[in-house]
Amino acid sequence: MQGSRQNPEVFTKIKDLETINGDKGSNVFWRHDDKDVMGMVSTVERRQTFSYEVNTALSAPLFKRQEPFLTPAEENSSRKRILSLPVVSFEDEEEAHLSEHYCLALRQDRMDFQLLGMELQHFGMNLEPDIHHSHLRMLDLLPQAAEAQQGEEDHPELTNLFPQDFQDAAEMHLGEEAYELHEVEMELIGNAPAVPDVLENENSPTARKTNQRVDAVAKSSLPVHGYGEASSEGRRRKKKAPRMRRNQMKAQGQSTTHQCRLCEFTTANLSDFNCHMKSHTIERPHKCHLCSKGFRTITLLRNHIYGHTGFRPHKCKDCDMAFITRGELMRHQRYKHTHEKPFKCSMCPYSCVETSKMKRHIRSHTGERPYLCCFCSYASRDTYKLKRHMRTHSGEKPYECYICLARFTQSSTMKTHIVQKHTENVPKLQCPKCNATIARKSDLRVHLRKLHSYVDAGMKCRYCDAIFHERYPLIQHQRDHRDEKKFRCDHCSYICKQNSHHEHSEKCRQKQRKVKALETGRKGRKKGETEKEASSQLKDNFCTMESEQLTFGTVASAELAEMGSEDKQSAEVTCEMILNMMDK
DNA sequence: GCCGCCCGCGCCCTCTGCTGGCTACAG
DNA sequence: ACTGTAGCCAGCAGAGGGCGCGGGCGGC
Repeated sequence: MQGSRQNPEVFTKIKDLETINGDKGSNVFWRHDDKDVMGMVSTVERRQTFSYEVNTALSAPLFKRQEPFLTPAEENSSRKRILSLPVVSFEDEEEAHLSEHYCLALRQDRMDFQLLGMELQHFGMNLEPDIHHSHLRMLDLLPQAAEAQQGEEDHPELTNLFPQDFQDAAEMHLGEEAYELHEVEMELIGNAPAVPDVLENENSPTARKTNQRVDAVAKSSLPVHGYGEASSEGRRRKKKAPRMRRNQMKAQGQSTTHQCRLCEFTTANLSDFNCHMKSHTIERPHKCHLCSKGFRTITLLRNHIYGHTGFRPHKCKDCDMAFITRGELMRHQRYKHTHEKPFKCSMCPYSCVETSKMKRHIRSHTGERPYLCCFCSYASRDTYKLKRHMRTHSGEKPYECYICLARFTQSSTMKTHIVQKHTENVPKLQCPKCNATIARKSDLRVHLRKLHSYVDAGMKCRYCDAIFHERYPLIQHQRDHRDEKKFRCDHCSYICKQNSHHEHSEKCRQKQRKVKALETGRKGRKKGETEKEASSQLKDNFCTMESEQLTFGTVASAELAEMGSEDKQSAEVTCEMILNMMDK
C-alpha cells in the first residue's frame, strides 16, 4: 500500500478527520479501481477517532456494561462530530470481518470502500459481541442515502455505490431502504435527522419498512437511551410538526399538492416543496474556511464564523456582554437585567425566560423522568443530571482541589471542600435553640431535627391554624386545646371540656329541684325544729349533693340565679351558714 | 436568496439539601 | 476499654439560571 497524498478538498470528510486528528501523516491515500481511497494505519490515531465517535455519536449503551474508556480530556476535545470514516461493519462474528475494518472515503458524490487489514486489538479495545452492529457507521451514506430515498431511478448509481460483498456483509439494500437505515440509525444514536420517528402513514411502503426497522431496533439489545445525552427524545426534531401543519393548512384546498413522503409537510408550491426537501438532506454547501464545517444557509455560516472570530455585533447596553444574534441579546437582558419572565407555570408560582426551562420545570410536577441510566434504575428529568449521575458509574472525578489535589465528582462538592478545609475564619452557624456551633447549614438542620425535634416544614395544630416547627411546643399547644372547657351548663356556672355537659344539665335540673325543695323546707320549717336542726339538715343535703359531684358554688349560684331578691338574700344567708359550718 | 426573529435543544454552571460513613469525645 | 452520640465530610440528586448554536419560517 503506497501512501500518496491527495488534495484534501476532494475528500470533504477527510478534511474533518484531519481537523480532529491533527497528525495528517498517518492517513494514507491511494488509488483503487480509479477511485481515491483513504486508509488509516496509525493505531493510535485510529483509536482516537474511534473513541471519539463512540462517545459522541454512538454513546455508551452500545458498549453494554463497559466502563466508558474515554478520558475527560478526549471527551472535552470532541466538540466536532465525524460521521464518516472509518466504518466498522460486522454482521456477525463468524461471517464478517470481526478483526477487520472497512474504511469509507467520500469523494464528493461517490463513496468508496476498502478493507483495511487492521485488527481491533490494535486499538486496545475489548468489545463485546453485541456491539458488532452491522450498520453502525452507515451514517457515512447520508448524502447519498437521502437522495436515494427519492427513488432509485433518480440515482441509479447508488446501487453501484458499494461493492456487492460490502452490501452482502451489511445486509444492506441501497435505494429507498438506504435512507431508512440512516433514519433508524440516527434515531439509535440520538442524532435524529429531520425526519419523523415513525412515519405516520403506516400503509406507505416507506413507512412500513421504516417501522419494521424501528421495531427491529427496539427489540434489539441496543438501548436507545443513554450516556452522554445521546438518547433522547430531546434531540429528536419533533418541533417541525406545528409549523408543518400550518403550511399544510395553507395548502388545503389546493388542487395540486406536493406531499413530503418523509413527514407531514404538504404544499402546493413546488419551490416550497423543493426547499423543504432540502431539510431532509444534510447537504451543507456553505463551508467554513476555518474549520470546514458545512452549513445549510449562509446566515448560519456567518454566525458560525462570528464564533471563530469572536465578533459579536449585538452588545448589551447594561453590561459588557455581547452576542452574535439579537435574540441572544434579548434573552440575556431578560435573564440579567429586565428579569422579564413571560412563561408562567400554571401549577406553581414559577416563571421563566424560556420555554425549554418551563418544559423542564413541568417535569418536576409530573414526575416524568425521560432520561434513563443504562447501568442502574436511575432516571433523571434532564440530560445534565443523567450525565452527572453517570460519573457514579464511571468513577470520573473531574474537579480537583488546587490545594490538596483531592478530586470530586461535582464542582459544588469541591467548592464546599475548599471553603471548609482550606479557608480560614469561616463563620460557623449558631443553633438558635442551644449554644452549638455547626459548620454547615445542612448539618445544622440535622442538629435541629435530631436534638430539637425541629421540623422544617412546620407542623399544623390539629385544632387551629397555628404552625410549629418543634414537636414539644406543638404538643403543649394542642394539650391546651384539649383542656379547653367549651361546654357551659345552661342552669349553672358548670363548664367542661367534654360533651358530657348534657348529662350534667339533666342532673343539674334535678338538683335544682332538690335545692328548691330544701329551700322550701327551710322556709316551712317544721314546728319545734330548731334553726340548728334545720341547718344540719341543709348540711346533710349539701353533703349528699356534694357526693353527687355538685359543688357548693354550683348549687348556690344556680339557686341565686333563679331566686327573687328576697329569696336571694335568704339563700345567701343560708350559703354563708353552710360555708361557716364547713369551715368548722 | 438573504435576513432576522423566534424556537428549541444542549451544555454547563450554581445553589440547595439530604444521606451515610467516619471520627472525636464524653460518659 | 467500650459505646453512644453528634459534628464533619464527601457523595449525590433536585432544581433552576445562563448561554451557544442550529433550524424553521416569514418578510423583503
